[in-house]
Parts: sequence; C-alpha cells; structure tokens
Amino acid sequence: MQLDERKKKILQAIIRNYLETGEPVGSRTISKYTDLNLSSATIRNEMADLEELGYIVQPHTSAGRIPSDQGYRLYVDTMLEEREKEVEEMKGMLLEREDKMEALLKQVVRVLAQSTNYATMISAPQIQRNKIKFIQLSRVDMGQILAVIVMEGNVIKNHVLHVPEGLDDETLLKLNMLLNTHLNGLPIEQINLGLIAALKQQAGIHEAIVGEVLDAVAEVIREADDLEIYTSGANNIFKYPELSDNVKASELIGAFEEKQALSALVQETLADESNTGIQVYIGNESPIQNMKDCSVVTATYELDEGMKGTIGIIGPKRMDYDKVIGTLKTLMHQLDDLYKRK
Amino acid sequence: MQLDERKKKILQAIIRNYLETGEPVGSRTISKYTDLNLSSATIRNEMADLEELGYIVQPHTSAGRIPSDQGYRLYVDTMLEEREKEVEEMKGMLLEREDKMEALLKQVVRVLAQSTNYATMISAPQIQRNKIKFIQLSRVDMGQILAVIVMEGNVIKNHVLHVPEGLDDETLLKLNMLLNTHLNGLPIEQINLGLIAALKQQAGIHEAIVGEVLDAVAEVIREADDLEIYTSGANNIFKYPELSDNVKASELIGAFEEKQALSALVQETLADESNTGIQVYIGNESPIQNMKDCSVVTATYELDEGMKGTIGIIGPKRMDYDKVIGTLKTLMHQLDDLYKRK
DNA sequence: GTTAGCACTCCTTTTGGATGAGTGCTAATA
DNA sequence: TATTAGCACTCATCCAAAAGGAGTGCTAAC
Repeated sequence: MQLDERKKKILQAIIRNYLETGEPVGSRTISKYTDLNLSSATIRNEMADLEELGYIVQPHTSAGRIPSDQGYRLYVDTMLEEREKEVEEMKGMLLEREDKMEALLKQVVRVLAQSTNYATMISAPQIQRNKIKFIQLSRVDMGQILAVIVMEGNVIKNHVLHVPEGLDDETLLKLNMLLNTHLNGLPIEQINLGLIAALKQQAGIHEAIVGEVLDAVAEVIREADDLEIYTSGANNIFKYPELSDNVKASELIGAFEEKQALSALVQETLADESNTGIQVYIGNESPIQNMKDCSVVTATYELDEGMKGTIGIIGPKRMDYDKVIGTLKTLMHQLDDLYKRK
Repeated sequence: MQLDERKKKILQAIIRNYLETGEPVGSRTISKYTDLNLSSATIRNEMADLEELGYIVQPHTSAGRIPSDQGYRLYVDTMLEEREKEVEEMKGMLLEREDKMEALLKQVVRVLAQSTNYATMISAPQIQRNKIKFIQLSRVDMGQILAVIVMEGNVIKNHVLHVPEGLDDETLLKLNMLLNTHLNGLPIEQINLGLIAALKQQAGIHEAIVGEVLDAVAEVIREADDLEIYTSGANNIFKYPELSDNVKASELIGAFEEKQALSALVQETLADESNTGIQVYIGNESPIQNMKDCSVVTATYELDEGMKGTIGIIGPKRMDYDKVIGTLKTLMHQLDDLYKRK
C-alpha cells in the first residue's frame, strides 16, 4: 500500500484541522469539510490505511486521529506552498534601526514572539575574532591603566590593570610599542609559550602587565565560545494545553531560562548547511530533549561580514508551520535590508 | 478583643504548619501538635477570634484556616528569631571568585535559586558615572577609529567611528588633545550646548567626530538607567501548586522573562532606606502586580565604591521566611568578604 | 469502489451517595 | 469564667455507576 493523491489530501485535511483545534479529528469532520465528496465511512477506511502507514495515530480507541511526527514531517516537507504574506506590523516595528546589536536582537525576538504566539529565541551572531588588530594601554589614574584590545571583526575588550608601583609615561609608551610590534595582526594560534616568554623578558620588571594583557586576550577567545542568547514569549506555551501541564511547562521554562541549554539548538542549526536555511525539528527530532513534545523551527541569519546567528521558534507540534516559515522568511529579508542600509 | 500571648502562639503554630504542608490547618491539628494542652474546641474558639481579627482566613466553610497577608506580616515582623545557620554549600560555590561581574551575579542568583527552591533575581550594581575620566581615539584601520570613553567608576564605553575620508596621525593626536583638555574630569551636567559648539568649532572639518563621541557619552548615561537584571529558578514556582495554575504561572514567568518588569522591585528596594536592608513584601504589598499571590523578599547589597544592587527571592506566601532571610544575610556577608579580598 | 447502517468501544461528564475533615454552637464541667 | 465534650451541620473530595457522545470497524448493499 502506498500514499496516493487522495490519501495525501485526507492527511493534509487532518493536519490542517488538528492545527486549528488541537483536538483529535474524526472521519465525519473530514468528510464534511473537504471538497472530496466522500462519506465518512470511506474516510474511515482511508484513515485506517494512513494509520497503518504511520502518518497518523489514535490517542485511544474510539477517538479521532492526530498526526504522528512522521505525518507532520511529510506535511512540512512536501505540502507547504510558499507563502509570502507581508508581516506589516513587524516591518513597522523594526523600521527604526536600533544602533546597538543587543537592543536589535531583543527587539526582533520580542516582536517575533508577539506576532507568532510561540516562544522564540535568537543567538547573537558569532563573530570572527582570530586576529589581534591592535592593543592600547592608557593611564586611567595613578596606579590604574586601561588595556584596550581590538580583535578582528571589531570585537573590543577592555581590561583595567592595577599597577601598585605606578608607571611613568615613557614606560607606558614603551610597553605599547612592545605589545603592538609583536602582536598586531597576529592570529591567536601563533601566540605560543616562546613568544610569551620573549615578550615578558623584554618587558623586564613589568612582565606582570604583559601577562595580564595576554590573559585578557585569552578571555576574548573564551567568550567567543559561550554565545549570547536572547529569548522571549516563553509564557506563550501556556496558550497550548498540550504543553502546559506542570511537568512539561517546568521543563520548557527551565530550558528557556537556562539559555545555555538552547545553544545545542544553535550549534545544530549552524552546522546543517542545507537548502533554505530554515529547518524544522518535530518532536523527538529536536536536539533539545526537553522539547520532545514541541516543534522547533530554526533559521540562520547572516549579516554582512559573515556574521551568522540563529533564530528559533518553539511551539506545539500543531504549530502553524505555514505562517511561521513565512514570517521567518520575511524577517530574514528585513534583517538583510536593515544591514544593507547601514 | 486583642491579641494575647496564647492567640499569638496559636497563630504561630498555624503558620508554621501551613508553611510545611501548604494545606489549610484545622483545630485538631493545633490541639495535638502544640504544648498548649488545649482541646480542639478551645482552639476553635481562639481561631474564630483570630479570624475576626484578620490574621487567618477560611478558604471555605468547613475547611481549616490559612494565614492571611496580615497574619504572615505579623509572623515576619515579630516572631522571626535570628537564624545564623551557615549555608555551607553556597560558601563553597562562591569561593572561587569570578573575575567578571556578570558571571559573578549569574552564579549568585543561580546558587540562590538552587538552595532555596524559589525564583530569584539580582540587579547589577548601579555605578556612579557622572564624570568623564578620559577619552581616547585610536586608529583601527584606514577609515575606522575607535573611541574609548572611561567614566567615573571605571565604566568603559567603546565606540567605533567610520571616517570615510581617512584621518592622519597628526589630526588624530590633535583631536585627542582637544577632547581631553576640555572634557577630562568634567561632570556630565556641564556638557552644555555652548561647550559642544565650541568643541565642534575647534574640530573644524572633523566636527562630526566630536559629535559622535559626545553621543557615545550620552549613551553611557542612558545605559545607567535601564539596569541589568539576572534571574534564575523561575521554574521553581511549579513546585508550589498554589502558584502553578496556568494563569498565575504564565503571569509570573512573563514577569521574569520581561526583566524590565522587575526593575520596579529594584527601585522600591533601593528607595527604602530602612533597618537591616532586608524587606519582605507579602501578597498585595508587592510592587509588582503579577506577584500578588507570592511573597517577595529583597535585600540590598553594597560592594565597595558605593555600588548598590538588589537581590530578590520570589516564592509562595508560605515561603520559609526564616531560612530565606538567614540565607540572604549569609550571602550578604559573603559578598562583602568576596569584595574586601579583591 | 463506495456507502449506509449498526454494534461496539471508550472517553468524558454527570450524578449521587459515602466519607471525613472541620466548624459553630450549646450545655455541662472544673 | 474558662474550658471542654458532644452534636448537628457544611462542604470538599472520592468513588462508582450511569448517561452521553464521538468515533471506529465491520458487514452488507448499492
């Protein structure tokens, strides 16, 4: 037995209906609300087939059917026609371009949550920071100097050093020269023990300062790993009864608050270099165990300079995939525009 | 009628018992588990009085009694003996001093949530930033220069300026001189239109750069207003049935995610310059409407340099006030120690 | 191949009684 | 006068049984 056109249509009708109501859908409903002109009995036969094929399941005997993960998958993969509906209000809200990246991301994720009624997340773009552009030491006051480290991609790190013994301007200048002549433009892999030792030796009694600056550099690299994630609309899950029993809600909220858990999602999404940049994880497909009762739709966005980040929408399996994917696509375009205009 | 010693004891017993069980407590329970040696009938009479006085309420006829907000209030105000139990595990976890403020705060709030089983929040200390310490412009590459602004309290702001036409070293030096001679040590209130105009005039064709730098200064001030807040353990509320019905949970989670809502709490706490630095808001006393079914315990912490922030613990009204307040006190001491050692 | 009809399943809701915790009141007691 | 025992009463909770209803599978007829 295989999936003919009529079965597909029926499956699609079942899923559509279930997306709306969240209730198991029975044969009579399908018979009435499709243009197939088939009796409920025929639908029942077909539904039995669809169940055997694994696309739908019965929560219990004498209940209607609901889509299985496999059913959703087929729906998402093959039945989704393009949808380019403009998301006008979002356009409006994003229009005034925020200057700061953080504020922009927070705004995006909040608008997205509001307009979809699902929980949303966004990861800050991961920025290349493999080379040191330059380092500058400046006096803040007696006993304190400020080290500014600029990495590739204009990632900037400030670090205040305490110099109990004080430091005259000439020495400061010399240290600046020393650091910059050796480190400017240097990929961080090339900062090895030998180089560090050499620098420290040349710094003489101020080797501690050199050490601290290098530590700060190391920290920039470390920070690149644990990426910033913003979330919004976590409490939207309460709008879907199938997600809001105590146990599930607690797990989901926990995952959202402990943002580190979400990074698995980001990794997974960035790793997969597929087609449209939009991926759909249904139920157990999700990289995050706590979301096994949800569906997760992710998209990769890319600002200029090769900065990539991930947007995620988390909702019930009966998510309105059509709308979510449409919204994400529109959003991608707008982010593009926003940054092109910079 | 007034609150005599025996009534107080009975009230205390009722509250203690309710804190443990979360169930309404009846006269027989009190009669059995106190050393008053009174029959349940007598207790009933007393309870009727206590109810009339407003310290306890009956969820419905023929149910036991639970403390009213007023009852909790009395309990917290007068019955709480000091408790200095060491919170050993917290000490251990905080011991390795984190260098970065943000990481420290996140760790504190997480440990607190874990050890209390309530939801917790912490606000980053508000730092004095009224004077400019110094400003430095450095070349990043052709067409880009970096402005570093250091404010009082070592608050540092980086800002990258795009200079399409390029800029030679000499001009850069001159601009640096110009900015620093006029702005170093200047309280921001004194940066007025006249000064700005004068600076711009002296900068000549580079007045745009001066303008941008001043904008960046303005932004530092603005940032001081919307304070950073970290939260943890929001999903702990699911441990208390009286808070975890859909509506309440959703509201609470929302407040926690939309951290801006929590700032009301911070303002309120910092404003009140009372005794111990620890405040307890019960039910409707809370500054945040969404928390009207909770109790909120806040504490003000103060690191050196007059940096103040707020810690908050949000739980059910039947919170273990004793333990929470003890824990907060211990934590205050530890934060103190941690920063003294710096 | 499609459909009408029917028996059957099983979830959900309703109902009503039993249970029990707890109260308020009254009368007896110390 | 304060305390207590006793009793009628209330009301949430539990349980089982019944009713209702949505939906199915199967069979026989078209």
